[in-house]
Amino acid sequence: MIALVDCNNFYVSCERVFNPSIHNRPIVVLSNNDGCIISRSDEAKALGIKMGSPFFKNRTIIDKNNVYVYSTNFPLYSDMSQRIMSLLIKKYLHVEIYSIDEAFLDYSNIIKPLKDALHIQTQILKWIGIPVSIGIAKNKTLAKIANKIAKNKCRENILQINCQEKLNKYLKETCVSELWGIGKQYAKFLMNSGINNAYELSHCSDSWIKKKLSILGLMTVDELRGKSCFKILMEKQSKKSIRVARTFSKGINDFILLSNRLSTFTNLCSEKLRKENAYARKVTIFISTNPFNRDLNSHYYAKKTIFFESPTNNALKIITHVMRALRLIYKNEFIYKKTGIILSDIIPKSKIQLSFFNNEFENAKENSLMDAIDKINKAYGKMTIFPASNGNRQNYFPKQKYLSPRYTTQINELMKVVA
DNA sequence: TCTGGGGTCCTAGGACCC
DNA sequence: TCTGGGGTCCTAGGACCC
Repeated sequence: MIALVDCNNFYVSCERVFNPSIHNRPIVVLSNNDGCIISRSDEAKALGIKMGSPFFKNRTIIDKNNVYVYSTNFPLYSDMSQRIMSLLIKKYLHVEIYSIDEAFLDYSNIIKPLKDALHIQTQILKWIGIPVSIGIAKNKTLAKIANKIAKNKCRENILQINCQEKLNKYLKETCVSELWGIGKQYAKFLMNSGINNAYELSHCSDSWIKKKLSILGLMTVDELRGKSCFKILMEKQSKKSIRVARTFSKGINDFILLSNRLSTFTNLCSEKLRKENAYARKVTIFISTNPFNRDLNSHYYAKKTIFFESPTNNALKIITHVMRALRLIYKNEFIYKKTGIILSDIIPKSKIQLSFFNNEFENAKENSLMDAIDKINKAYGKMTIFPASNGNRQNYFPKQKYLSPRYTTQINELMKVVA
C-alpha cells in the first residue's frame, strides 16, 4: 500500500497560517510578475476562478467579491514544506518527497491505514497549521486517484481504495483527463478515440497504448490494473538540469539589455549548480517573442546549446558561452518577451561514479575512480552502465549496455576534475 | 494593456561507426 | 545495377508533472 499526502491549496494555506483573519475568505496567490493565478482557496474556486488563468482576466470577479490577492512568497512555502516533510520523515521509514506539497509514504507495514492517516493528518494541522488530504491505494497512480477523491468528495479528506469493487467504481468515476500522467493532449486524443474514463483506459490493449502514449503511458495503465510500476524514490534525486527563465513585463530588443539579463540568469543558475555540488557539461539559452501575440507571423523562438570543453560550475566561464550563444541567435528585428538559460548534463561531484555506473557500485564512491572502473571490469568483463532514466523502468527496458567510447571520453574528463 | 517558472521523460530520425 | 546489418550518439520536438 502507498499513501499520498497532499496539502490542500498549499500556498493559500501557508498564507492563512500567518493571517488567521482570512480563514473563510476567498484568496488567490499569483505567479511571478503577478501574471497568473497559481493557488486558490476553496472559496475562490467556488467563484469560478480557474487554476493558471491570467490575473487580469479575473479582475472583475476578484474586485467584486473582495478576493484577497497575494504575490508569491516562495521562501515561506518551502519553509512550511520542509516542516511537513521532516515530520513525515520522522514518523515513516520510506518517504518520497514528490513536490513542494506532496509526499508518497510506504504504507505496506501499516496495520490500520485509515487510523494512521487520520493521526498524521491531525498532527500536521495541529503542529504546522496546514490541512492535508490523504489517499491510500495499491500504487502511486491509484493513490493519486484516492487522494483526489478524498480531497473533493470525502468529509475527512482521507480515502483508502482497498478492494476491487471500490476500485472499479472509482475508475469509472475518474475521467482520463484527471489521471496522473495523462495531460491535456493525451486526454483529448483518448476521448476522441472513445475512451473517457480510467476504467475504459485500463481495458485498452498494451500495444496500442504503448504506441500512442509511449512507455510511460503503458506504465500508468498497468498501475490502473493494479501492478506497481513507479517505485517510491527515497533518495533525493540529483538534478539533471537547472534553469532560470523570466518573462519580461515589456519586450526587449536591445542586445545589451538582453545580455545583461542573461548574465544575471547565468549567475543565478551557476549558484544553484554549486549548491547542488555539481558541474554542468552544457548550457542552452533560449529567447522567444510573445507567444500570446495574435499575429502568428510575429512568433519567434530560438534555442542554442553550447558544450563545455570540461564540466564546470564557474559563472564567468559559462557567461562567455552564453554570450556566444546569444550572438548566434540574436536578431534585432524581434522584441523578446522571454529568455532563459538551462544548464544540463549535470554531473554530481560527490558521486561521479554513480552517474555512470550501476547502483551496485555505489559503495565504490569512497574509492578512486580507477578503483571503481577496475571493480566493474572484474565483475562484468566489460563495463556496465545504465541509462539515467532506467530507475523505474527495469521491467520494460533491457538492463545492460556496453560502455561506449563516448563514456570513456567523459571518464577521462571526469578524472581531470577529480584530480 | 496585462498570460509563471522549474523540472522530467520519451521518440523518431539523422549522423556516424565497424 | 545492385546498395548490409547492427549498433551508438545526439538533437528536436513533444508530452508530462507541480
